[in-house]
Amino acid sequence: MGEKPVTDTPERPTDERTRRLEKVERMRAAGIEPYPVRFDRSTTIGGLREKFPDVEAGTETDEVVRIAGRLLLLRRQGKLTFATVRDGSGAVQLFVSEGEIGIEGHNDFDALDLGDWVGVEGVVMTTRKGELSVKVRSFQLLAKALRPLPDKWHGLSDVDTRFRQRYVDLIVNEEARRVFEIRFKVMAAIRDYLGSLGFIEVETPVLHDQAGGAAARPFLTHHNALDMDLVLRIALELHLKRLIVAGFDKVYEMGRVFRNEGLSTRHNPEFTMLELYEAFVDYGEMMTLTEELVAHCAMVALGTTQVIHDGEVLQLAPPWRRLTLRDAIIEHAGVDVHPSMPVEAVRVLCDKFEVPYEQSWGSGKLMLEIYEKTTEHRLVGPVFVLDYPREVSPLARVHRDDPTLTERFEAIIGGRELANAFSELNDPVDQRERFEAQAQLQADGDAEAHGVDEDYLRAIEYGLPPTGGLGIGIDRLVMLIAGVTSIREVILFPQARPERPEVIRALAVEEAESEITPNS
RNA sequence: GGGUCGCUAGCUCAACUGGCAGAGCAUCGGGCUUUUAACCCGCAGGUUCAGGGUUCAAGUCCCUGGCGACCCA
Repeated sequence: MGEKPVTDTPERPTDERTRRLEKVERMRAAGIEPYPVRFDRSTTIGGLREKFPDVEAGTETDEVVRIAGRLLLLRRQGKLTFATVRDGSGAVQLFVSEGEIGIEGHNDFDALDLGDWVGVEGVVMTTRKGELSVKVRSFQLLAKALRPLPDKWHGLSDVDTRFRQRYVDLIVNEEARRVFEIRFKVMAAIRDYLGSLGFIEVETPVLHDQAGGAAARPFLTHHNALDMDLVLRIALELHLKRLIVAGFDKVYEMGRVFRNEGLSTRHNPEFTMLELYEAFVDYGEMMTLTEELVAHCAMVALGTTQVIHDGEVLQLAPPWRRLTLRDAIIEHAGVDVHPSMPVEAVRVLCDKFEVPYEQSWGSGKLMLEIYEKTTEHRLVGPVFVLDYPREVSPLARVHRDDPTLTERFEAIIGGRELANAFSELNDPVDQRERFEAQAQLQADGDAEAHGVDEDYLRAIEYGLPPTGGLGIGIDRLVMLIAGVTSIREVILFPQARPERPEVIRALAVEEAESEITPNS
């Protein structure tokens, strides 16, 4: 053995860790395996609680159970120890008495550390105070924890550590577990709901040879065998619409997309999108579907369609208010803007609202910029904002009543875009023109614009039926329903910079030292 | 990218204008057979993010860097 304890990230070696390592060695020396292969449970803790919901205080049943979980709290009281163990379904108290398992057994139990995984067998009972407990008859260490848990009362609150070591966050912070339970319920509710409507869930490629379907910078990667650069998808759109061409009436995909942009409380470089497409309908149906789907998710996850956002109660139950982009701007900025206006006139309005712009932008793009600066953040909603300029909507069909607009809406809740949908553009000639306009923007240096997707055009030249399409940011939906303000709270392992360089440096120093004085 | 704030024991946090670096929890030792963040007594635990500077003296002031939070673009 080396002369000093093994260090590893992120902390320096702790006495606690060394102590527990030594404990592991002692156990092995005594013939006890600290990491046994398996443990047969008779029930989960949740199942146990379900079976014994209401046992009178001071009862000892004749039911013997075998449960397993992580040891979270220990309360030793002389010849009696109370412990709290938790598995994936819940927590329960262990009642460990010297009278039941003897002095030696009790001391062995006492040698367990907080954080250890244990399996126990015992009789179901309640204490004098009525706490459901398992009176331990025998127990077994299932996995030794080497690192101590954070403070049992305050938990782990350092945000950076919480996200980097999410496993610890989830062990000790009830709120973290609550948020992810909501996330998983929401995702399951979406699949259930769409399935019940006849939608088919599909999976399309993550690696694309060309980015498309949204305005965003992609991540670049490289395929060695093909010797070609690829991008990670920024949207699901173009593949899903190929599937509508293929003859699927209703398809959806819920999956990860990647956008090469900054990190913030609202942005993580990889996030989860739901996109769905339905043949023969327009954006009106998409509105109905959106409000019903969101309300359904809230109902499943929370049991109510009311959510609290920024201290205010929002009602998600349909119907949601609908107003045009133009009317929204009139309402909140007090000016009437329309893509048909001369660009000079719209620039004057941009100046008035201190909206920066580029010379290449037309009235439609400027209109959207004005909306984003003056109006969007004030829309508490839920509200559907309809009819976006054609210039900023390269995949949406032209509005049936106004050739400068498209049949597109965004759902806004709490000042943020939650969903984006259109009557899909299915005219291949028009689509080619839009792509070419995007390609021009790209050539002019717009890193978020993309070129002509020839295969997509070929696909819709086979005929894309009239189609309604919808995209919902799942992370934002979960944030809304869970009532949290940072996207990192709803992503299990949010993006972070590599861990503290001084740790790496310290390890490098140790390596250098070990070269000078080799271990004997 | 700009601004503000933060980084102290394993965890959560203190340390007034520069003057011996502390508490609670966890750990360790002792006590306690119905606790619920159990409790009581005692011990130990520190590269104050890193590096440099000012000073008799730096957790504290200055500079550079790292990581993070919030606000702005």
